[in-house]
Amino acid sequence: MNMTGHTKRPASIRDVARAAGVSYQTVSRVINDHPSVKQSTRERVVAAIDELGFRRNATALALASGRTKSVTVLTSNTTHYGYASILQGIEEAARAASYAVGIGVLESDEDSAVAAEVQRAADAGGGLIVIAYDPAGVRALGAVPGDLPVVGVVETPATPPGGDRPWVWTDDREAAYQATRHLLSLGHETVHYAAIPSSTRRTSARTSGWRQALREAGAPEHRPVQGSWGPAGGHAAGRQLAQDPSVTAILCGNDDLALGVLRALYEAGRSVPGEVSVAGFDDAPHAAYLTPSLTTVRLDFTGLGRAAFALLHDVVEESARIAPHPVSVPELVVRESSGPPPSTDH
Amino acid sequence: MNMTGHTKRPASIRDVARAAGVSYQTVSRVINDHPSVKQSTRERVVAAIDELGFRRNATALALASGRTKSVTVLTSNTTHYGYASILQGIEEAARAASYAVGIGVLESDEDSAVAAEVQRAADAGGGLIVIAYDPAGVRALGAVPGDLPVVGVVETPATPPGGDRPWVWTDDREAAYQATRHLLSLGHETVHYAAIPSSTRRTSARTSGWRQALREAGAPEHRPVQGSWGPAGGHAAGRQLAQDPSVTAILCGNDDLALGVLRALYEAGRSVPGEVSVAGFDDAPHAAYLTPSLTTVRLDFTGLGRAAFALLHDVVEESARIAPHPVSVPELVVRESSGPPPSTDH
DNA sequence: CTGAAAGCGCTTACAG
DNA sequence: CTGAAAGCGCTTACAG
Repeated sequence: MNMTGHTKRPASIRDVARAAGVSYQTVSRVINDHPSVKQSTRERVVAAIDELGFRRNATALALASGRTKSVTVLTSNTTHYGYASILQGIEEAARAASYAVGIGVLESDEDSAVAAEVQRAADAGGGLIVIAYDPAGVRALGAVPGDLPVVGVVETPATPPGGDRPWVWTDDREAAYQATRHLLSLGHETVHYAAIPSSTRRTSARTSGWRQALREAGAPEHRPVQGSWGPAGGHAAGRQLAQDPSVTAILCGNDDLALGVLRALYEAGRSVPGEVSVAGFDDAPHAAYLTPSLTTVRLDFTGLGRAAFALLHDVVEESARIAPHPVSVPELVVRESSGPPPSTDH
Repeated sequence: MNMTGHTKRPASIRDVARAAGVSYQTVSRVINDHPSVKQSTRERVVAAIDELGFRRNATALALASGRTKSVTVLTSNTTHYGYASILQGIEEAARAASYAVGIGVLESDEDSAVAAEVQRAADAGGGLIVIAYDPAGVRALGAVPGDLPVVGVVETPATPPGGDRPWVWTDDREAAYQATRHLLSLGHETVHYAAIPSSTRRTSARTSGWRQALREAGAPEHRPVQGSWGPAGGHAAGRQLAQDPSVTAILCGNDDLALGVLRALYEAGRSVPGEVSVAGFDDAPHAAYLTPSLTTVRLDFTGLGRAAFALLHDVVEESARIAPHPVSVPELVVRESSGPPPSTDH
């Protein structure tokens, strides 16, 4: 506050320059760690910066340099465990690198709505990370102008892209494969699948990992039951599956879905794992505390988010090489919800 | 792309001016809906804008005008249901108003770390919304410089602040009061409380609503059992409570905590609601699908987020009056997890 | 109703 | 090693 009671304007590099007795270009050099500044000059400038509480204006930096030190995350959801954890990982890595993080929600997968959101994100001026686990995300990724720095968080690609492609993913296919083999190894004749919505019309990575395990074991293949992302969708899928007495093992697209499936099985009077085994996906915080506790595959979403940011950072800083940032492999966690099938000799 | 293969620079107002045969100031008037522009001129400018695909540079707008049309949300968490839903509500409202939304996570409640995060958020240049449900959030809210537009999302204040204070809240105290009365009305002698971490050293709103109901009923008051935000914390609290045979009713600080409590009760061999009744808080998506399904109090977090943004919008646009934006009242949802206490006459 | 000037707070060459 | 000039893409008074 000054004498007139007006809020004081933040100090600019000119204010610092005046206080330090140098030109403002020299101040610019100091805050940019430019080497050619005499030590004594640098010290005077730094002292002035501290005294005035100077902070470089991010907006002016962006306008003058074209660089922005910000990333905006485009996603169709912020509340589901996987999405929220990825966002958390991105924010963590961005914060460490002094990047600002913005967020844009894709509320619809309609082309015009998606295009508008991509525009909004582009207007922010920095890099983009788009979570492309669903149709809206996939379209958004496709709609990003070619000259914008962007990395996609995608499902396991059908054909592994080269290391130079700005994509990251956890190995969902492998995860589904592992979970299905676990169930099969318990003696189940086959494994049914309650799916999360797919990112495209094509088969999702989780679906294809499940299929592959079935095929290798020569187990009968049934169509996946379509669910949504949440417990309600799992409940609906579970009711459907519960009606079929031949169903003894169910793989669920995520742990929330599994929670709904468990409930539907309970309502239908089918015990878990006595009559039906259930496995989830993600190892969300609640998985270990359900009754029965949930067998699932642990996926490192926050690590995935950090990797996505690291890759984007490589892209915008134009690092010599854009290295793929490895993400930890899925890990099967066996708990109470899976066991051998009921014996048929009665 | 132009002939040299370089990415084309986005059109500026000067490009538009040239194409329309006017000065760039006139273009500025058109994009700002300034009234004094001849209709025919306006039409020519609009045509040029469309043709060139012009979008106003947000960075330049911010630097030149000082206004920013952005809000950054400061929160200690992005994955828990309540926090994530508030964020979703804010984003939704901000998108509708063409505001960009940024996010900053408070990873520690240490003063220096909090101050650094507030600085980062302030550097973004727009308004601030801070979710002050925990110590880190409360400190962040307190550390925001007085000249920055900010609104706090807080617990029910002990003394209702005036309508001019930039705060929003759901009535957690009332919600806890309702849930406790419900349990008491079922015949329980008293209700124990598994608490979420408090925002301050003082008693939280949820705790005081619970206390008030107990007091009015003349029920014995026990100390709340401290939990964390998630299922693991609920499990620990539940184990403690399960050891005491006199415990017949437990109110939990949120539905995730309740999930852990349910598990602990199961492990201890105490049936719900036969021997112990459990009530949660929030009505998260999984509450209806647990077994037993969870009695809880529904809170409108996305509505709260929307209200927070609306209020911030009033503040930055300097609306004539800063009206409190009402949030829907808590609603008790009775499900399977609550019932009468076991009869003692055996 | 429309144009010319100055400036927002920085950076990027260009001089010395 | 340091300073003076021009410019990033807009807005805000100020003229006419």
